[in-house]
Amino acid sequence: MQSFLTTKFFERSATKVAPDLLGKFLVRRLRGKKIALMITEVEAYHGFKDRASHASKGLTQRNKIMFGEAGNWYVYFIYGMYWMLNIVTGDKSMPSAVLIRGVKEFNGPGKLTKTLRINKYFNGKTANKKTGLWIEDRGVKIGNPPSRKASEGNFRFLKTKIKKGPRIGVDYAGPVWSKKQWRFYLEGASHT
DNA sequence: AGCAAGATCGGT
DNA sequence: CCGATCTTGCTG
Repeated sequence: MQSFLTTKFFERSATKVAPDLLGKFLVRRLRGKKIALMITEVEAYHGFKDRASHASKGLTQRNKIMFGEAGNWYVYFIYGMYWMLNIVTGDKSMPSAVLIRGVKEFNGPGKLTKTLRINKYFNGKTANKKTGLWIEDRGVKIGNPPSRKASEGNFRFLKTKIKKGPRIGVDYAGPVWSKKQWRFYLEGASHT
């Protein structure tokens, strides 16, 4: 049982979408094969006032995707070497996105895109099967099963916790914004 | 046109 | 901690 995450899932605040992405699967079609990796670490970049976010500079050529449709990929190049993979969230009045930082197999947003061959091609494209890169709910839930009879479904419970902390590499944003607890990760899966 | 900075990473 | 490496956006 698996379901593909559609626009509706992403049309919410980045700070709500971000923790909900933990336990979901990033799926990439590569050379005819599907690679599915469970998301374990994310960060929310929320609104034009967030000084850690590209959107705080106002609309520019690079960040315009953040001002667009939820459920699109926002992919940008950084440090001369790495591609960062984000999914756009919220409605258009609130430019925002969630950075996918880590999956179960390994941590680090730059390693993720390198491994899955994700680059500029995906920027502005919708996360779906046609694009070759999308997100699925495969029935994983975080935490303990509620009770034997309540857990009727095809759910698999991951006995771990969602933790949060400050976002990585955004000291330039100043004390207020760099300290926002907008990084979410599964316990034991932190990059740092 | 020039320049400084950057949502990183791996090696000292 | 430091260098690699290059696009972006700001300044002039």
